[in-house]
Amino acid sequence: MEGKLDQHPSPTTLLPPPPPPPLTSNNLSSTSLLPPQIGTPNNNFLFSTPPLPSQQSHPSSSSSSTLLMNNNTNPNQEIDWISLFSGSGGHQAAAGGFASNEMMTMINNNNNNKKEKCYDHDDHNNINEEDNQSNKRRAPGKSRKTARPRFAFQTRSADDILDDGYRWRKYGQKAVKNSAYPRSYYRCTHHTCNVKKQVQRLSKDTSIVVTTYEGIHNHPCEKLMETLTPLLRQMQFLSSF
DNA sequence: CGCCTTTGACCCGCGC
DNA sequence: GCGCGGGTCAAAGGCG
Repeated sequence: MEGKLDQHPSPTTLLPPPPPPPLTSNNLSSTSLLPPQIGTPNNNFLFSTPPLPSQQSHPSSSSSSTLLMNNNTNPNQEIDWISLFSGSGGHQAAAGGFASNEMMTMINNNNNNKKEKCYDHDDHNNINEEDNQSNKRRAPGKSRKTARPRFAFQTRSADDILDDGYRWRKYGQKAVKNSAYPRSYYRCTHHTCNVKKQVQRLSKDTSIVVTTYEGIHNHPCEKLMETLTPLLRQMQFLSSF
């Protein structure tokens, strides 16, 4: 049985994740964040950070990740990494942040999801309210391909779960054809949030975990807020003098 | 007791 | 129409 998803999966040393601010108290103090290198050949996004010495000396713990973005994400648009990954208040945040010990690579993928089976309602302004029963049992002919943002991260890690600061509830697990490893389905536990993610380990390379985020969080990251709240209180206290 | 995972059943789209 | 594969539901049970 897997551990709770809002707990950090491993005690390994954390490397500050490239785009997003780390979300746990352990790595909030981390430094040396490198900016994304945008505009690489074949229109891919790339960002990376060097592995820590400790990771270099332990090949099994060193890791890398790849981010795949679907057609709904404009590869040329400027990315608001802060709101994207930290879920800053008042802004919508992308489903996935990070708190992993990974060296990561982000790639814009313009050719994935050939067999997209996720749909949203007709109301584009209400995209986060999809995935209810009517979605699954939609009348024939009413289905439509999703406009929800999807981000797939390939993570080289022994841990299946990236601690992204949000709380997730597992709602399903399926065996995947041509794969020795099952795919797990998670939903954000926030009551107004319908963000989902899928986690699957590659059978070709068992050290790689693919995490696919789907949707946009409409609430701040709980863990980040937990961490920041005392700091904000302290700042508020100090600024009162 | 609340929240979580597990897991079999069910639903749906798609290809043949 | 049928079978397959993927995604989701929901009951049951575990855990803190």
